[in-house]
Amino acid sequence: MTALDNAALRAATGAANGEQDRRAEIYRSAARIFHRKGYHATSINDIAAAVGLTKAGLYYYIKGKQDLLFAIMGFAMDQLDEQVIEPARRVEDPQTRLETIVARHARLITQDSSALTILVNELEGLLPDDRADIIGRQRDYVDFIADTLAALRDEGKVLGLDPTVGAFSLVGMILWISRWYRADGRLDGDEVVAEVTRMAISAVLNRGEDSNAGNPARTGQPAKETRE
Amino acid sequence: MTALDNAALRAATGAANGEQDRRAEIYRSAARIFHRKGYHATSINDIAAAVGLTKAGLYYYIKGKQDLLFAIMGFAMDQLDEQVIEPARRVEDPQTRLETIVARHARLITQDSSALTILVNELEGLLPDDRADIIGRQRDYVDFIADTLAALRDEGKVLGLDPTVGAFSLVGMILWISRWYRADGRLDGDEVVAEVTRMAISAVLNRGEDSNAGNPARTGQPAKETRE
DNA sequence: GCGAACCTACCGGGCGGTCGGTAGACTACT
DNA sequence: AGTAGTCTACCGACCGCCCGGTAGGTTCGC
Repeated sequence: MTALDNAALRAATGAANGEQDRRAEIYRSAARIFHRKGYHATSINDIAAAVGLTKAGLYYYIKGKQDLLFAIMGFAMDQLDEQVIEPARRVEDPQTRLETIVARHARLITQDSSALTILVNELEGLLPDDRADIIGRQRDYVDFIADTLAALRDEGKVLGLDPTVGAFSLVGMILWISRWYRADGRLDGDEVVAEVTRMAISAVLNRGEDSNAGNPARTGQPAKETRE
Repeated sequence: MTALDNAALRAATGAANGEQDRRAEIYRSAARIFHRKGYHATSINDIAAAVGLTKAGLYYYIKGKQDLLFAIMGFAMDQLDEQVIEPARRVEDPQTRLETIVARHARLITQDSSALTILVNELEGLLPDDRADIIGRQRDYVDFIADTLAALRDEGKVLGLDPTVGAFSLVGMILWISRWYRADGRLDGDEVVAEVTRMAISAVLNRGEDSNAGNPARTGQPAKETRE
């Protein structure tokens, strides 16, 4: 049965070529299971079974449980770098940059939250050196957002908000998506991304600013003092 | 040494009375350790040692590891009910109610995040029935926030925001505090609570509203169109 | 016949949990 | 006052299980 699954799996992936595909599949499976059950609650056997191998067979591909976790987290950070940070870094205007960050990060999570979520939930499963590495990269990301908020403040678009608190709060909002969003749920992924992005922007911007530049419609109500 | 620690501990607690104090201390210690290392990475021995008992001694007070977790989560939900939901339920005005919710929840986390954080991070450690219980109570809380957002929408203070997405996003922002806030850090707990509350309100409100009703000071700049 | 890709069988160890005890405080009876 | 019984609050030793990891094959395509 195991052998059959294995063969079926190979056929399904297209019978292409060997080692790299298999290894990638292992990482993907492991990420999914770590995400669902948590790192410590997941056994090497769980992962091996999920990819149609025995434990010993799995060890042909991986060095150990902790290396596997570190590899997944590294992959997730790479994803964040490539799909969020780098594209955003090329955006000059701070507000547009912030929108880019939030939207791209949120989209990444609605598409496949496994690795990204493990990245924040399983840090204590790493060896100290590996943990330091990941935490450093995470801090860089938060600093990048904080710097963007500081730039917005310098433009007068943000008043009286500590950039660090702002950055963390936005990150919290985004990361939390993976806890409640279901691809098969009531809401479409793109809608969720749009909603969250709009909330994030208006959370940090001064009143009286248009939060969604370049977006037609939705100019419903001009800034107006109607209080009491 | 264990016996000494034990005795010292008793003396320190005031040599008051027995079982309830001890049990409370156990829950508190366990919550702290679960929070720091995670439920699955924490052994019964860890907890026993932390309270100056052997494993067998600890089992005099608890029924098992999962019951301990459930008890802690139940306590955390009770805290949330008593300190956040009930007080907020007595507030009629939706905006003030929302401010109450966010501020009180955030304050709870800056004061002692252990139990509250376990509540959201260790759900998969529970037995199915217990998990259903806790998840139900959590859903009630999110619904409560969503209803408040819906009420704000009916007042015209919120436009085009899905109450559910809004509620989840705010919760994410609040819960995330426990990941970055340190009591001994640069920022004062009250400042953080105030900042996050302000962000939360302006995240959901239309521009042109004053986000901190009844709060003197901090009226630095009236809503004004200064764009470009 | 040789290496890549696996397997079976096993290891030491730590886990959650239990069992049978027991020191000592506190009654209860004589 | 003495002592027998009882109960609370623990402890040392142990159990079975499963964990991460490994040693030493075996199969199979080239």
